[in-house]
Amino acid sequence: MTASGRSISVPRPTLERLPGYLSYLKIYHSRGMTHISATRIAEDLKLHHVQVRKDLASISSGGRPRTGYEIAALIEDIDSFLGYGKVRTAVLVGAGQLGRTLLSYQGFADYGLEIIAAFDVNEEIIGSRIAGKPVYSIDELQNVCRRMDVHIGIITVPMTQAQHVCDLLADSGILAVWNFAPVHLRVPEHVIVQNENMAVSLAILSKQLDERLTAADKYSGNDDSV
Amino acid sequence: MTASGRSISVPRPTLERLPGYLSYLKIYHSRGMTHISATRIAEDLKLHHVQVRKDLASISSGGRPRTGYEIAALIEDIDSFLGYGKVRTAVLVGAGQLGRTLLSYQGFADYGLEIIAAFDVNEEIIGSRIAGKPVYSIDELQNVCRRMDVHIGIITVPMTQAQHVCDLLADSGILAVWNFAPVHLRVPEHVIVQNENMAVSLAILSKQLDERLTAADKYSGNDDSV
DNA sequence: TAGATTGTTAATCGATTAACAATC
DNA sequence: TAGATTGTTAATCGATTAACAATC
Repeated sequence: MTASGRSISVPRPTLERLPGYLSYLKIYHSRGMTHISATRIAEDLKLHHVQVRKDLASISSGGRPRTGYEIAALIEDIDSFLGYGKVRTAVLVGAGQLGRTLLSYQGFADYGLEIIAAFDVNEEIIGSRIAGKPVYSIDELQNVCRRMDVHIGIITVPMTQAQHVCDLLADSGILAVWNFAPVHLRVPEHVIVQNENMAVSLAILSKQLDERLTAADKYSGNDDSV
Repeated sequence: MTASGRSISVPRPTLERLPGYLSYLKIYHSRGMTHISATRIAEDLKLHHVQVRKDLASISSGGRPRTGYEIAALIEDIDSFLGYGKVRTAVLVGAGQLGRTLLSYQGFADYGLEIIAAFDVNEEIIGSRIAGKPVYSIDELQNVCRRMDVHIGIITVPMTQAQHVCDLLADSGILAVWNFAPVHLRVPEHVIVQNENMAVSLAILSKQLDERLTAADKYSGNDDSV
């Protein structure tokens, strides 16, 4: 409804929360609910209600006192803002286990990402298809990227080859790299890198778990209360 | 050297940057470099040099004027702080394509994560092994988790079943859920959820790419400079 | 020594939260 | 109407950055 086309700029934290709202709202939408309050969302998502209102206000036209926000409109607005509607083509380099998994993943369609081809050095799979997508020799990378005007490159090669592949992608006119290899990539100025960083997730999870466990130890360890 | 055992608390943003430092430092370490300056790190990682010093100071014993930080010590300290050294056991639910990929992924060992078993409903794979790990019926979940005292559960089932599986995990004494399904999970107070959120990564990547592309349009569109 | 570098204290910036007014 | 709810303005909080002192 609102928030289409021209990219309104939102704070980074807001941008990171938007996909969360979206998946949350979709659940209630699928259950037939039509409206929801910021208070309710905040409670469920463990956020502050004012924060929820600000986030939603930045990309949507707002709710109404007493009735709250219209779920369908919110979904529409977030989806459109995040650009999940328009298709973006991407190439994937490294058709190993992880690469094959991403090639087969149906869910990307919901986010507007379409992987049009994979590249590898393994002669045995070059020329074949994975999940319907052609696997080419890495030597074809530049060719294909330029011809198809692809801007996104996905790296799913072993860490030792990630930098080299990244350089090849940059040379092929790729502007955004989605990196699944657990290494830091050095890129030219104009190239964006997004690391899909399981190490970060795991670190956060572990640290929080540690805190919980040591806190729990305090209770069970020496129970001098009561 | 420092920063082992007792969990020093660092700001969330710092925690999120630490894995980045680690992978960056490992590259130079493997090339035989022994020391590095915060200035250099900051430049390469596109951070502020004071920020780098603060981050490193929070988990390490510090560097020396003129010579900088000792790379090996930093690696050791970050590794130890993030708890990548000690082994944490986990179970995985959903041995589909993504589940199998995670089961086969060797890299988790570097982060101290050991997936000890997988669970599924598919009779055809129950009783088999994937990457050496046993696949059990989902009915065995509670049994195994309690017997092995497992605290981490990884969810790789389709989104429609994620909440149900999450409930089962919570009932099995799991304290931390690593969720790969693109849905919001509702959990009891004491359970931590970490979403591995490709939607968030993709949203950030897309938005940044959009900005670059529209900025570039401005130049190429009407080139009235020069 | 001079200068590269670390480390610290204070200023700034941006996001979150609190307080309150507006609306259905 | 009363009260649930949105929306806005101001206060707070926390992280980043700037300025400067300390050190090898």
